[in-house]
Amino acid sequence: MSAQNRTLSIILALAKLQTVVTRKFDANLSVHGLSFNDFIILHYLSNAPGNKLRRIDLAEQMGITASGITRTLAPLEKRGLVGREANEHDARVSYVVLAPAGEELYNVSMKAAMYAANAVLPVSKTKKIVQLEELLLEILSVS
Amino acid sequence: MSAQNRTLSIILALAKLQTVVTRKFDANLSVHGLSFNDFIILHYLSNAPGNKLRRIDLAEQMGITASGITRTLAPLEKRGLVGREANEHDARVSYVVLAPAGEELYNVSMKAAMYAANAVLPVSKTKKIVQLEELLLEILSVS
DNA sequence: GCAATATACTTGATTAGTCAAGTATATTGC
DNA sequence: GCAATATACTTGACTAATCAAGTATATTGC
Repeated sequence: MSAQNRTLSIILALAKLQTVVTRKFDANLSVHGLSFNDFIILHYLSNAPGNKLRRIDLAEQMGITASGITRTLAPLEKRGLVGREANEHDARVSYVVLAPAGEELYNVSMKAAMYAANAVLPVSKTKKIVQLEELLLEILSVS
Repeated sequence: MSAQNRTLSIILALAKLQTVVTRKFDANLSVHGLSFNDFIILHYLSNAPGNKLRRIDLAEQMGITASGITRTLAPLEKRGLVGREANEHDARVSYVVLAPAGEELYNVSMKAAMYAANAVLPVSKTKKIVQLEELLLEILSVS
């Protein structure tokens, strides 16, 4: 197998894996009314300084567009899981802030998320997982 | 970092990488009027015995639903890139067959695809790529 | 200071996929 | 042989994202 074909195979495998991950997370998080992407949002907010991020930063972190983040956040705002906060220095910016209800839901749904994560990436492969992490970080740092 | 958090980080990195891959492929393949998923379809068909696959098999290989594959194939059929073929033993089955125009487009667009692939996974990381491939195959075999 | 350019976000239109239901047909178990 | 169940595919309705255009505001360069 040539390096080119291998690269392509890997990319196809990644695409397939992603569908598996998404489906698994969606299924396990649905009891909490969250999708995989919803969970990612809560996760990033929960790990951000002050539990808040600029919308554009959140969108970038997730690899989606500005309008994508607007759309995805709308129902979460409606449910009171996240809120908005203006930036005193830049009127263009609207922060997304994790609301108490959102933080609680994040914590509660962590169990379902970890169940899904372990279904896809069993902890029995801890060593290889460390390698995978390094590889991914390296790849992403290039992109 | 606990193993659980690492697993979650990896999964988030995978999700991000997938958006990078999709965007890169979409951008580079657009000159040929193909999306990343369109290219995947042509690729699998081109590598299948007789250049044909059952729709349900194609859908499974790509990790999408039966209706998803119906939708995705519709424009490709319209463009004459793929065709249909009945199965003489099973009236439920409708094969997807790669048409000559589809095969040609696949070959022509391979350059753009490989450009995108190498942008995301530079060949300079050949060694690590082999590891990545093994890891992915192993993960997918579990899922 | 001001026009040109860039940035952050939203909105209307569109694209691309899933879900649920439906149709047709094959398989299973009695 | 036949009803129950499973499989393959399509379709209508819906969800979820992107694109393009728009609004507001900040930055840049003269």
